[in-house]
This record gives sequence, C-alpha cells and structure tokens, in this order.
Amino acid sequence: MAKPPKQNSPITEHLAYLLAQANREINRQLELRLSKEGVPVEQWRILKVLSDGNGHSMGELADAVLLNHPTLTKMIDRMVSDTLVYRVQDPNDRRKVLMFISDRGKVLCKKLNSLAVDQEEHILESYGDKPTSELKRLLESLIDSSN
Amino acid sequence: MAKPPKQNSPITEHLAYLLAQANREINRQLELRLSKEGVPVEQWRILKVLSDGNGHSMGELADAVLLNHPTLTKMIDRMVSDTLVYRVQDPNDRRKVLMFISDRGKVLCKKLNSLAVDQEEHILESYGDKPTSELKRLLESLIDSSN
DNA sequence: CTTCAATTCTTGAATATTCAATATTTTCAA
DNA sequence: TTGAAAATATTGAATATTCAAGAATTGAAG
Repeated sequence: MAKPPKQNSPITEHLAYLLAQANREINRQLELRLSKEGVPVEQWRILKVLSDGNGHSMGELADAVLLNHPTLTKMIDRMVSDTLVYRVQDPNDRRKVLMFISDRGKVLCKKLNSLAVDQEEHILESYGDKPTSELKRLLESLIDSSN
Repeated sequence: MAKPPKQNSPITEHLAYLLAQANREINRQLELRLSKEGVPVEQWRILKVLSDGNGHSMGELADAVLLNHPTLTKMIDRMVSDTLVYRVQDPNDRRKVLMFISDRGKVLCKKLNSLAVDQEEHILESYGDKPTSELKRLLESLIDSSN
C-alpha cells in the first residue's frame, strides 16, 4: 500500500501569509495616497489618535499605532521638528510624556483623513460593501481572541 | 440647528488598521514559535516556497515571500552562508539566478512546518474552525480584487 | 523615611531595509 | 546584424528599526 502523499499545504494557504499579503497590498495603496502629502502611514495614525485633543503618553501611543517604543520616539522627534505635535511632561507622573497635536497637525490630519476615506471608498467599490464589513468583523474578533 | 457632529471614524475602524493589527499579532505569535529554531518568518517562507524542489528566480521569490529585491538578495546571502539554499545561474536566461533548497534546508523546513502547524491549530482552537476558513476566503478575495 | 524594584521614556550601537545606481544579459526594432 | 531599450540581480550609501543599556521618577516594603 502506498502512503497517501502527505500533501504539505503551500504557504499561500496559511492564515499568517494571507494576512501579510492583504496587509501589504492595502498598506501600499494607502501609502500611495498619503504620499501626496508626503506623510508615512504611521504618522497619519499618530495624528489621528492625537486628534481627540487629549494628551496621550508615549506608551499608550506606541500600542495604539503599532510601533515599538524607540521607533515611536524617533518618529515623534521628526514630527516635533515639523511642528505637527508637541510634548508636555505629565504633571501627575513625571516619568510620562504627554503628546498633543498642534494646529498645523490638525490641518494636515484633515487632509490625510479625506485621502484615507478615498481609499476606503475605493475598496468598498471594488470589493463590495458586505464582504468589507464582514471582513472587518472577523478581523476584530480574531484580534480579540488573540489576547 | 446644531450641525450633526461629523463623527470622524476612529483609526481602529479602518480596514487598513485592522489588517495591520491582526497581521502584527499573528506574525508575533508565529515568530515566537519559529524562534525555537532561530529562524525569522521570512526565511521559513523562502524555504517553504523552494521546497517544491524546483528552481525559483529571485524575482519570483521576492514576489512570493513579500520582500523587496535587495532585501531578499541580502537575506539569501545569509541563507547561503548557512547552507540552507544555493544559487544556480539559469542556463536559459543568464540574467536570472535560480534558487534551490539544500538537504539541510529541507530538514530545517520540516521542523519549521510543524511549528507553524502548531500555531494554525492553536488559532483554530481559540478562534474557531468556521470563522478561520471564512476569514481566509475573504482575505483571498480581497487580494484578488486588488489586482 | 529610606531603599530597592518597577515603570516610563530616551539614547547609542548594531542590524536591517530601502533607494538609486550599476552590471549583465536578453529582446526587438530598424 | 546592430544598437537601444527592457529585464534581472546585486551593490553601496542613506535611512530606519531594533536591542540593550541608561536616566529619571514613582511605588511600596521594611
């Protein structure tokens, strides 16, 4: 009797790979739009989180925008130079630094938001309304179940 | 009449963000497993693609494993040093280099595959069978619709 | 109170990635 | 057939990221 061929699944069937591939593609598209304003995706995320007007600590921010602490510190350094955001020492816990968005940052953030909305709309068109919201739902619950 | 507050959707609702977050988390888990063999995820992908025994050009490989050409070149340099893969000039088109997996590479790849399968099983358990295959289906069709 | 461990952020060195330029080979039109 | 354009891979310099260590502050136990 011949062994059944232990068919090893190709890499394209792994969830990790599909996620990486989809992420890469969607990110590439978004990057392309935001490059009109010369801003990397991560900076848009930072501006968007800060645009609630509240102060956010570096740790909080790093989690929210999916960056390591040192990487975030250096990116924030650049954004401070560009006067998009500014640092304030937290008066209640002086180990912490609170980040705020500047007026210039708010103006830029609005432009970026509309570029991003363009993309979302483009996805809705080509991919469909229902699959999009279904995909979002599934991704949220995957993330939940991973904690 | 007060304007309705133009509620700007938080970043956590954007598809691009959800994909990045899910990808980061799943990739982190996979990295953790593969680190048992001291191998980065990208090298596992390379080995897996090459394990069909056929020669693959650098361009083909770069597409398949989601890496830029120069990044791939340098990663392959390391893997050649580790005798996991080797280069052969394509006899039919001498601009190309064909990559092959070595015996050592095959042995390592098998170990890595089972570590990756562990992870997939862990996801199936905590996230569920049906949501997983549904998510895969949606990701594939998103990727399709983006080309 | 004092001291020691934990938390938060930043820094500098090591490592990795990217961009632009280069070298080689092939393709194809004139 | 020749010469210019395209395709393929690599290199080196510029840039970005990461890891490990450091500085400052807080918390909490003795």
